[in-house]
Amino acid sequence: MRASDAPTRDQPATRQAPLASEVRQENPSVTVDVVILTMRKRRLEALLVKRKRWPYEGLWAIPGGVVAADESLEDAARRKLEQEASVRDVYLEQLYTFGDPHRDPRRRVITVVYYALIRADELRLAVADDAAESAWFPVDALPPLAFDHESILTYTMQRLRGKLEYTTIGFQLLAPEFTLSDLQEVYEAILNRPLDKRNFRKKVLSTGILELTTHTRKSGQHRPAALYRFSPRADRGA
Amino acid sequence: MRASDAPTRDQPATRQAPLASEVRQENPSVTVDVVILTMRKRRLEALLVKRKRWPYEGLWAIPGGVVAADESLEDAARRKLEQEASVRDVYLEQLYTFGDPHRDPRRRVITVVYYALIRADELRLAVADDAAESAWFPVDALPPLAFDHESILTYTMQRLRGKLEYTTIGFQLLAPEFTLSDLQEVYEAILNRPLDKRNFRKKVLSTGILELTTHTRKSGQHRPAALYRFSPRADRGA
DNA sequence: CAAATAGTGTCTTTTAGACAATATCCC
DNA sequence: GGGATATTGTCTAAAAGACACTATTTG
Repeated sequence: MRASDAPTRDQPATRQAPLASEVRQENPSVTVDVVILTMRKRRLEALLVKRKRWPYEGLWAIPGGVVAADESLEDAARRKLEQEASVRDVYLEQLYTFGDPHRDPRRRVITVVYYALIRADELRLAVADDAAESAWFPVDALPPLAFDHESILTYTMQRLRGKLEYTTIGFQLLAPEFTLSDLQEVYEAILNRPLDKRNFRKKVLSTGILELTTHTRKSGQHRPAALYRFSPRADRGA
Repeated sequence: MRASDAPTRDQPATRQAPLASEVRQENPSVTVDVVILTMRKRRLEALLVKRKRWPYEGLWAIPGGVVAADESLEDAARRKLEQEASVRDVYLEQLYTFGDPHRDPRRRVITVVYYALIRADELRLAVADDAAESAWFPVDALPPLAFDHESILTYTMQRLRGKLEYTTIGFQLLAPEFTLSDLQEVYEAILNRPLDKRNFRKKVLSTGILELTTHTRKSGQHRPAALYRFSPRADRGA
């Protein structure tokens, strides 16, 4: 590379001195996909949409769409969240960007994947009127998925498990008030293994991020459970 | 959303029934930037290139370039690594994708950022013949940077510190044989704090991922240090 | 009082962290 | 022997993990 006319990062040599073999290529499409997760029936479930045309017609896919011209990646993801799950103000985090040249047989598509955690109380019936088109699936019993979406789900679960240990991300799946059993269910669903009740409660309470409310919750013929609130004071975030 | 003609993830409504306000937008440019890191003079340093034109002329930038049409994101990053630092087979990991619509004043540029760790022994003099154009800077004494590259460097260091704790990523900055003091220097440079020598050695050796070689390294008027090798047997990777 | 979930404590093992003296080499 | 870095162990505190019984409510 000569110093005098070195291509700089955003002006590749092909723009300056195009060769026959270096024809101007069209830019790739850029999409965001959003893995939308929530707790349903004590399990972690993901919202998927059914594809209605080629490619992968009839298979299920992670909701996604093209990033608009003047929209940030996160804004695009939030727009999708509103469209697909009618939720706002939920936990949203960028996961990874998948860009294999042939991941979509139609054209080059680079997708920036986010994942969102929907609190139990945020979950409206929004998906209901569209039942044939989108549905919730337990993450450990997924249907056949389109594109590279199975790897995306796998990677999401890895990230989630990792973050569970050193962040307060788990609370993002619960209503503002919850029992310690609720919280334990979230951890068990994500980690996919049972936890000891005593050790779990000891550990969670020792962190000081839980606040005991005066409320309890009765359900069935047994002792009511105390409700706690997440207290984000000393929280180092998710 | 009606079931009959719902837009699917890669065929947005704008393609099917364009409205006046939804003119066909050109796709954004997609680049990869690669934060190239190595240990030099007992410090962690990053390779930066000097910009020669607007915008941010004269400021330093993370090496990067447009992703080619039939090239994966990681391939693009490796190509950049070869171009800028003349290295191959180094540790490379995707960091994050930055896509603010106005992060580049010229046009919409979405950049997928990778970071690479160059082992001390891989570091050739490749940068030398191009001294005015690119240079190594200690990560804690960076020059003014172009675009959003300062946040990118900050985020890189966060990721690196996080991964240091639960992976073997630190070894990627060392030659195949190294002393325990070499390794401790890497940890101290990334964590930016001194570590207790006895506790550090105890902990590292207890993991069983180090193999004592028969070699030693003499340097100066003191006792030679034993050389170790990274033994990737029970390694859960970086 | 039977059924069902809520709630609680101890002991052991492992890990983290503070802390200082001796060993070996070169000059 | 002086200078310089290599190498080693103990003690304490904190955290993790195994493990079982009592409490409270409803039907």
